[in-house]
Amino acid sequence: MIRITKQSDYGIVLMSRLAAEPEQLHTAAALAAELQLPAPTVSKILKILARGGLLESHRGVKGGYSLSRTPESISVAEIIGALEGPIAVTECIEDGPGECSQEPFCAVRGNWQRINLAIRQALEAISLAEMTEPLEQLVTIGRRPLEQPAEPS
Amino acid sequence: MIRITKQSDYGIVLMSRLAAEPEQLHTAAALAAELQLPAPTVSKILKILARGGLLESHRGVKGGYSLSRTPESISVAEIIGALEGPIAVTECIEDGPGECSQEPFCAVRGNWQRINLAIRQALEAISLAEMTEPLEQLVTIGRRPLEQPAEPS
DNA sequence: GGAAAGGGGACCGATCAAGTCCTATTTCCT
DNA sequence: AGGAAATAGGACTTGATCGGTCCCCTTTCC
Repeated sequence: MIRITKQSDYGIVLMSRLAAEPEQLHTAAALAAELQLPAPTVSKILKILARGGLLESHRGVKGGYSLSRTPESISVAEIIGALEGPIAVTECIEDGPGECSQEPFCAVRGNWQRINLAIRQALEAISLAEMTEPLEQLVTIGRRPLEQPAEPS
Repeated sequence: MIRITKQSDYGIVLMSRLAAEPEQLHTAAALAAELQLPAPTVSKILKILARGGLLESHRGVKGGYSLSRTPESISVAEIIGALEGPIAVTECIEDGPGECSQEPFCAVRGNWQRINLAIRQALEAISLAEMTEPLEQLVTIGRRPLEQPAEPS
C-alpha cells in the first residue's frame, strides 16, 4: 500500500510542531500531551530523531528538544530516513547493489531503482517549512487524539 | 520504510514480463516457473490484476493472461492501485476527508496529502513500457529465484 | 542531593502480509 | 461427450514486524 509507518507519521507531526517554535525547548511529555500521542512512543521517536541529528537534545531538568536546523533545510525525506533507514521501496534495493545474488538476472531491478528515486526525490522536495505552513493557525487548538479506548459503560 | 508489498513487487515483475510479449497469452504456471516465483501467489496476483482490468484473462485449456492495454498506457501507479487499493501513505488519508474524526484539528493532514500526491504523481509518471526497457536483453535468461529452500542433504 | 529530563534497550502483543489450499467454472481437444 | 487444463474466488495459517510499554542509567538544574 506504499504505507508509511506510524513512527514516521508521528515523527513528522512532532517535527512540524517543533518547527512552529524553533527556538524553544519542548519536552517529550509536553509534546505527547499536546498532540495527544502516547508518551513513551513520542519519547522514543524524539530520541531517534535526535540521534539522527535532526533534533538537538538537552538533558536534565529544563531539558527538552529543539530543531537542529531551520525548518526550510529539513526535508520530509530526511525525517523518514532518520526514523526508518534509507528509503527503499523493495527488499532488493534496500541493501544496495550486490546484495541480491540474482541481481544480474533480475529483469526489473534497475527500473525499481527508477521508482525508488522518483519517490525519494518527491519526498526530498518537501521541506518541513512547507509542512508547517498551515500550522500557525491550527496549532493552538491542534489535537490529534488517540483512538477512543472503548469506554467502559 | 515506505515499503511496497511483495504483491506489488511481484505484480510489476509479472506485468513487465507480459509487456515483453503483449500479444501472447501466458499461463500463471508458466510465468511462475520462468520468474521463479511461488505459483499460487502468482496465480492470486494475476487474478487480482485481471479483476482490476489491467489484464485480459482467457479461461480453459490454452487460456492465460495478456495485457488489456498497451504497456505505454499502463502506469506503475495503476498496478499498485489495483493490487493494494488507492495509494494512501497514512491512515487518515486512506478513506478520504471526513473519516478521521479529528481532521479539523489535525495540524498536518493537508500536508500529508501533499506528500501523498507527490508520490502518486511520481508513480503515475512511470509507465510499464519504461519498466520493460532493459527487459528485451535480459528476459531470455531472466530469473528471479526464490530464496533457496534448505536442500535436504 | 533530589527531581526532572533525556539515552538506550529489552520486551510483548496484535495486526497483517505472504503464501497455501480447496472447490467451482470455463474452455479446448480428442 | 468427457476429460484435461486453465482461470475464479475464496478460506485459512503462519510468521514477521509495527506499535507500544517498561525499565534502568546518565545528565542537569535548583
